[in-house]
Order: sequence, then C-alpha cells, then structure tokens
Amino acid sequence: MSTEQIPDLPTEITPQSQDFGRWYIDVVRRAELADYSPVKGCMVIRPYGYAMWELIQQGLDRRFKATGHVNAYFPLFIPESLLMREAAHVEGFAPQVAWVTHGGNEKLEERLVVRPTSETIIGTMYAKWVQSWRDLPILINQWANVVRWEKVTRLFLRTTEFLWQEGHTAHETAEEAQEETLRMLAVYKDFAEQELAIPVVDGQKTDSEKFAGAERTYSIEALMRDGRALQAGTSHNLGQNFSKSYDIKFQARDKSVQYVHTTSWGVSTRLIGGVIMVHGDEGGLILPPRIAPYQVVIVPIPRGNWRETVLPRAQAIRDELVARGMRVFLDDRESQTPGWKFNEWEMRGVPLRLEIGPKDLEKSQVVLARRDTREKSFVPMDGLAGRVEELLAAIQRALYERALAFREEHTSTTDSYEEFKAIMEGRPGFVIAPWCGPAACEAAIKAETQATIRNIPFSSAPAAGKHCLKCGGAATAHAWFAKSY
RNA sequence: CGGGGCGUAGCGCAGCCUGGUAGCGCACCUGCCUUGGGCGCAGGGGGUCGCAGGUUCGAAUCCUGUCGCCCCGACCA
Repeated sequence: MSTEQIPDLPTEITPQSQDFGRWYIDVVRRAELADYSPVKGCMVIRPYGYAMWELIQQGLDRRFKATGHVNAYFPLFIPESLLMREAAHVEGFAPQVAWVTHGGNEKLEERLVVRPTSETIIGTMYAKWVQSWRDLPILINQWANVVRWEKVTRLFLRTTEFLWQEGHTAHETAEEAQEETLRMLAVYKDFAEQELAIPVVDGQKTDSEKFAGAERTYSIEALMRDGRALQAGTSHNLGQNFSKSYDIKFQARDKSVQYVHTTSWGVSTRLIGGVIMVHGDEGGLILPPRIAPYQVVIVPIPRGNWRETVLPRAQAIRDELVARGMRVFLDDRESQTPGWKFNEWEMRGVPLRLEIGPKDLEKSQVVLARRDTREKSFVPMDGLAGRVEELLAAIQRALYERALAFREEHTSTTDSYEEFKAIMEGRPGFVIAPWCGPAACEAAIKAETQATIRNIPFSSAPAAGKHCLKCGGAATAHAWFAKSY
C-alpha cells in the first residue's frame, strides 16, 4: 500500500485563521447544514444537518433507555400562572419567554408562554401522578423544541427556537436525585467523547451560572478551535425547589408525607455547532464517522464505458458496505467531474472517500482518501470492507486524540492574575486557577477579562493553602476559566 | 440593548462619491467536448438594486425612516 499527500485546493470558505466566526457561518451554509429563515433568530435545519441531529438523537436515546428512562411528550404551551410558581425560575426565564395572547381573534383569559424549558408543566403533571413512594422514581425524557427570545443569535449555537432533549426525573431521596444528576452528566460526557469525538471537562457550575431554580448545576465544557469554550450539556439537581412550588408530594415508607427530589438535564442542537468548531479545518467540515450522515462517499471515475465496467463494481462495493451497517453514498452524477466531487464531499466532512476507476479495476484495487489527514492510499479489493471499517474507527479515534491534544495545548495553570490576563488577551483557552467562592470575584474577573468560570471540574486539584486569583483570599477550589460562547 | 459594518440575479461582488433607467465572476439552462483534484468552447435565461416615504423631469445612486444579517461589548443550551 502506498500513500500520497493531497494538495490544498481553493474553496469558497473564509479561512479559519482569518476570521473564525465567518468561517463557521460559511461552513454551516456551504455544507448545507442550516440556513437562515424569514423569522428573525430562527434557522432552518437542512437535511444534511438534520441527519446529524438524528444520529445524535439515536446515540443519546440509546443511552437514556439503557439507564432506565422512557420518552413522553408534554405541551408546547404553558399557562402563565404555572410558570410563575417558582420564584427563581421565573426571574431567570421571564426576559426570554415568548407569549401567546390570542387564540384566533379572541384574547385569551390567561396568557400562555411558549415553553423555554418544561420543568413547570412537567412538575404539574408529576404532582398528579405521584401518591406513594412506590410511584418513584419517575424517569422521563422528552425530545422537543423550545423557544427563548434571544437578543443575539448564531446558527446552531444560539437560536430563538431550538431542538433538544430534556430529562425530568423525580426521586424519593436527595441522594437518589444527586446520583441521577451525576449519572446523566456522565452519560453526556460518554456520548460527547465516544460519538462526537469531543473531549469534555465535567464539573459543577458556580452559583452565578447555575440553572434558574436549581440547587446545583453540572456541565460538560468543550474547547473550540478558536480557544473559546462551549457549554455542551447541563444536568441539574433541582432539590425540592420545584416539588414544593408544584406540590409534588408522596407518602414515604415511614408513612410521613414528603416532597420529591427532582432533576433535569438537557443537550441541544448546539452540539452540532460544537462538532463543527472542534473538528473543522480550512477545507470545511470534518465529521466524526459515528455521526457522519455519510461515512463513505464513493466516486466512480467515468471514462470510456464506465457504466458497464466501473459503475457495477462501485454499486457492489456500496451494497457490501451498507450490508455491514455503514452509511454510504455512491455519487454517480454525470453533471459533475470527479475533482469537483472530491472537493465538495471534503467540504461537507465525509470521513472517507472511495475512488474507483478503470485503472483500479485492472489492478483490483480502490483508492481510499481520509478527510482528517488528507492521505490517499491504494487498497486491494480483497478484504476492502474490513479495511474501510478499520479506517473509520481510526478516524474516529484520531479526531478525539487531536481534539484532546489541542485542548491540552490550550489549557494553562496559573496563580497570578497578571499572567491570567495576559493569557486571555493572547492565546485564549482554558485557564485553571484558584478561586475563593463568592460571586463578586467571579464577576470582577469577567468584567476585566471577559473570562468566566466554565465549571469546577470533578478532577480539580485541592485548593487548600492556595489564594484566590483575584482577591488573594483563601481559595476554595481550582476553577476552569475561559471565554465562552 | 449600545458601538461598527453590510443589504444590487441562487452565491460573491462592482456601480453610489459626481443622479440619466444595471454589470462582472461563479452557479443555472441548451449543445458539443471532457471526466484520476472544483474541465473547455459556443449560445441562453434570470434582478420592481432589502422595504417604505421624500427630493428631482428622472433615484441603485441624494435625504428620512424602517427591517434584516455580520462583527465587537451587557444577558443565555
């Protein structure tokens, strides 16, 4: 097997190094993942992007089911009075809700909110369903759209309407609720790393960044290639805040009446934005095989009587790969040249390209080209499917390793605020630093550097004896700071 | 929501300063020729210049307002 390097070719995408934000938009649109809609702040998820979402859904849903959860669906509309019951929750979400004031031509007696999240409506239903400890736990997830009236929107990362899943569970004890909260965060971490090939930092949010109405919020955080962090998933321990506001009570084993302990956890279509910004390069998208709508694209080389010779062989290869469970597209369009197709599918991030032409038939081989390394190799027809599987697995692994190496290169540790500021101004990334705990220091750091505490990782080193980065007081933890999306 | 930028054919842009009735590249359509890294030639279709007012004999161009998008700052999956 020999290899050769593929030359760079021009694309119509703004170079990542020149303007990362523009690059991102160009990739999303040129790869046909999504498009702007006539409604401000909303986007259309196009078939190629939606296929990624479907694969994300499958990978998550499988994990939710494996941890005992079931799916259900709750209404889009929530009566105003329901939303208002949990004080912190209302305060957090009120500025972001869309209101329904009329039905047809008639003004509603009570306004409805379009759900920004479903704790309130689901809590209301749980109150009806729970009588006894025997009814617990309730482990429900829903796949839904939600609406949050955002001032600044960005395709996939923050749009007025977005798709997500929200898990809502109710438990007998605080311990069980805490276990559930951490269990689902671990599910998210596993999913992000195994399927999306995105290494994430799991940890606890500070009070100022926690979910409105939660006791504790945990998150997974990923580092994008421009050095900014993306919150990729959150899991909340809601304690008894919602059960008390929504009257979710049960008779306990000791005959006393207790409030349940609830959790909620979610990830959204934002994950697609994360995949783009973690793996993409100057040539466009690079998709991890496990969530690539097409894992292999076959490009036949049309020459001479290729329809009678090359094409049947290409079809046979496609059928064999599909039979082995791979997602394959045979691009036999005659309206485009092979060179055009090479560039197009690379721009759209297909992990592996298989070229087959007359010369290959003679030698009983095909050409395989990796998207991540841009290496071409000649591979014998015998044992091809196995080789393709190996390569896809290798690409999946390589993308994760590359992303992890990038994160490690862009993660620093410091006790010095001057150094901290220099890093945030120069080459951004994660900075691990000791912090004292109160929101005031966190706010001051944000005001001066734009960096926020992404979370306090579970793996964080003890801070005993350390001094707060900002105020010099006794540190309570090592926090991970970054500029974020 | 503040500061800046941009809205002209599907996409990217020129024209605007100095008003005279719209052009380039790519894409698209037809034919021939090609096809192993964004083929070539010839012919062709497509735009009430974001929208609404105003000035003017006449507005893509000048004035006012408005909407949308992008970038940078305050809030958020």
